Amino acid sequence: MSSEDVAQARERVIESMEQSAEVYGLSRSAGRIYGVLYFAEEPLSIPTLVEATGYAKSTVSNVTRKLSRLGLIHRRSSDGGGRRVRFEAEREVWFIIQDVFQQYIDREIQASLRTLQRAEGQLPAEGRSHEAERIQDLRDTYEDLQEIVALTSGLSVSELREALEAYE
Amino acid sequence: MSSEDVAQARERVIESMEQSAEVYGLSRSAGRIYGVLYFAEEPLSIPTLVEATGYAKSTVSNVTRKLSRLGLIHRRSSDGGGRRVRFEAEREVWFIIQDVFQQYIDREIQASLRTLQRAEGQLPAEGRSHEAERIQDLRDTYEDLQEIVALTSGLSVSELREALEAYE
DNA sequence: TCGTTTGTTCGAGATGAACCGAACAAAGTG
DNA sequence: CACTTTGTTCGGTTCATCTCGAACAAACGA
Repeated sequence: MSSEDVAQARERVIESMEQSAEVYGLSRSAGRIYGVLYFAEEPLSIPTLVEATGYAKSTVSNVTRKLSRLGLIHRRSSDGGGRRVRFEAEREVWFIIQDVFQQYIDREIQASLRTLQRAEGQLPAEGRSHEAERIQDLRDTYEDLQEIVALTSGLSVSELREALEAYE
Repeated sequence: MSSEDVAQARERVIESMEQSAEVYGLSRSAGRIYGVLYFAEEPLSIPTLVEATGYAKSTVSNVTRKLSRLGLIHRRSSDGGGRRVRFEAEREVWFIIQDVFQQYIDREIQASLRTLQRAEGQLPAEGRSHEAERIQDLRDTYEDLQEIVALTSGLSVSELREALEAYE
């Protein structure tokens, strides 16, 4: 039966997404729910997801909210006129990665930069201690990183690849 | 006292590293131990780190091993002739990020690609199901990602910034 | 050789996250 | 107005991780 093959292939990919979710700091349930939505042909409601994944209703509710906030899935409310909330996967994986970068890494970079600048302001100006040099090294790198994130945030995956290949 | 200011600034930066460590999937102790080593003027032994951080010897032992494996710090054994193991921080933060990419993200990409290729091989050739298209979309993106990681792995942070700024 | 220092490994306690089931609120349907 | 369906929130359980202290192994020094 080829439909069984299709189902098995689909299941394997979803299992791989469960694994990937852990690497990206998400739960396994988040990976599975995203996977089911990724292959779905239409937006799915929470009861449908409960049946498709086997997770409890509360788990699906919490995970879908988290995934929505991160931009991995989208709420399609007031679709068929019902009050049912339906979810659709963002299938452009590159967008997801960019968003995660924006929301995790960039926030982290900015918080670190703030701390570093405050620390530098506290240091005596003349002494030029080796701590001051170390802190300035950190700040330089983080500013480069911030700039790189900003530069890549507007590029598609093929544009980024092109930019890197052109530089040789 | 300006030396107190220096110590306080150093402490703030180390606290920021504790925070960052959590974002990168490491423990707070890992952030602090790396921070102490980052500001140290010479490689430090485990007892010294115990005194400087307040963590137990076993914790320092486990964390230094993990940080060494990840490439964030380096073992400097047989340095002064003694059998003391001494650790030195890798201060090029960009190297660290590249290593993390190499060891975490790239491995993850390759594992996913393997799964996707196996899943594609299992699908019936004629049917051209919508699952097949979805899986192929995923594979295309992951191959682009793999290529991007490969292209950036040899570049310094300023080269990467230059490459992106040149593409406009 | 015996004691000391250094580093690793083991088991235990504490902390936090994931997940579940139940209770609850809101809105549609008879 | 009941009744059902949907979605959120809350408390509890389970499980992994962090950290500690103690026991142990290896090597150095007196």
